Amino acid sequence: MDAVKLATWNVNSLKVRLPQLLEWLGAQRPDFVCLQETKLEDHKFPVAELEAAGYRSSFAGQKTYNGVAILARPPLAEVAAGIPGFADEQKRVLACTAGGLRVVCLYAPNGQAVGSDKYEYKLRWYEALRRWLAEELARHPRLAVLGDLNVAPEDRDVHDPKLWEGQVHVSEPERAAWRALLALGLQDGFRLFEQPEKSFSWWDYRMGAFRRNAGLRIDHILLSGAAAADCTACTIDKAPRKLERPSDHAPVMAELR
DNA sequence: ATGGCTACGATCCGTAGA
Repeated sequence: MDAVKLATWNVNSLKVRLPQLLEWLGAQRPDFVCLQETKLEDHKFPVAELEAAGYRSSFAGQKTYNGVAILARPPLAEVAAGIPGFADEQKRVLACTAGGLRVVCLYAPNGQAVGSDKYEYKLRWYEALRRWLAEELARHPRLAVLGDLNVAPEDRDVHDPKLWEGQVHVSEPERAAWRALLALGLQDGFRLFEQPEKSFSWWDYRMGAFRRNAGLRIDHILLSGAAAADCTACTIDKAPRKLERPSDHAPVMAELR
């Protein structure tokens, strides 16, 4: 099979970011793109604009919050939204099969604050995710899980571990939930390769965080063993974060041979 | 430094993100 380029990008409103996305698709020409925080109801999804750019779309959206989508050059099959058996109004999960690859797009709950209701929801969501991904792995040996997982797995994924210690995104239960995904046999695509120190995928809009590189690595590409064996690169593209009116997240990309 | 951005849907402020 030809090389396949995968990407994930939390666009923080597809309506606002569509021009940047189209520009970026033209420059990077990925084969699959998982989007998060589209914040668009399905009838407002820009199907025609993306089709003109060469992409088929599948999406599960809602007004104001959340919303996920998968863009793909090859035809999409077996499209499914949500985690089976986990009732959830929030549109955070979408899966499809295309080009010989099973692709899962995730927007994990933020968690707000350790101990809050939203934090408990985040941990329950992760437990349901783990159960489901175990089944997906059994069904699809060539599996890629991409998205905004809202967990910085290790201290090196945090600009200031001391400042963040115990906080949401780095708390031990969240990191344990991340490790439980790895224990299924998924691998952190980014760590398959040597990477620059202080590599992050999200920077707060406030306090000049991007300029100071005060970020977190919370957007991830997880690969099954078969997919990881074929992975030749995994990088974070900081260029879109430098644009005017950017998303607070940068895209993460991987290449499979 | 508990935020001093940004997007949204509601009105000129509250909620949420991370």
